[in-house]
Amino acid sequence: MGETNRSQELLPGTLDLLILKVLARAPMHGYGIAQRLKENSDEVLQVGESSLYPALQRLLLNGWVNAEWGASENNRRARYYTLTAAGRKQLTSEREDFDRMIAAIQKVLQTA
Amino acid sequence: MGETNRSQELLPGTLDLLILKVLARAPMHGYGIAQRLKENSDEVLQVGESSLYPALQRLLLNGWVNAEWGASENNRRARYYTLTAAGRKQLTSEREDFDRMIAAIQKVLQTA
DNA sequence: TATTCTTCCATCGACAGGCGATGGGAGAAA
DNA sequence: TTTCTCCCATCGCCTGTCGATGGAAGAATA
Repeated sequence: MGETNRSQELLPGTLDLLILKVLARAPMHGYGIAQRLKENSDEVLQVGESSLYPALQRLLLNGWVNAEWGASENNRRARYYTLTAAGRKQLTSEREDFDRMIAAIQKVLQTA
Repeated sequence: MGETNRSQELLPGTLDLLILKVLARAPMHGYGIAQRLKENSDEVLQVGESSLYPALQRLLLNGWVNAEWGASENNRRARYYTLTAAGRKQLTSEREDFDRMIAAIQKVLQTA
């Protein structure tokens, strides 16, 4: 009770990057993005909807993705998100920052 | 002017881990920890004091470090932090979680 | 001796991001 | 017609980081 399982929480600040990356492959709806992240990470990344949708709003607001309504493969009403040119740039940039940060952290963690 | 340099901000959620790791080598005072992190990361990790001290309070509160006043190498009043046994355990645990998360993220980022 | 510099401590208010809880619509399956 | 699954979204809370700010006290400089 009250025991939060921290080990399956996201690393804060990486969600946008992950979403952009998924959308770089193909346009997709929110629900699908969450599934994709779970699959592609061997079930480690569990993105809740209350994290996902605000993030998508952010991306929309920044012009990194477009959205349009359509029908899912299961014939449900779904909102498909597509990466914009600006989004592609952003992906590159965030990826570089991320790699830089991780390298720096690893360096510290490996300092004997 | 209002332009925040995001590329030198920390990855949120990793600061405790980094501090614990530094203290695992030797007890150290706050200012020294910040320097150490900067050095050991080739100047990438720039921990401000307003991030550092709250973090140290957290660690104290959780019993992961002890603190005692002393004199620094420069003969200044300094508070030395020491890793406790619980802190050592915590370091191991956080490290595992971190590695797991990073591996998962990398997996997503490398999915073609 | 007075001034300035550096080291070292710490807090406050603002802000962003992620989470649990919650609610709902609408097709499919039972 | 009931239940299930898919798919949308928001609200309030909490945690963590940051910029700004303030201060004490030894060292170096003028």
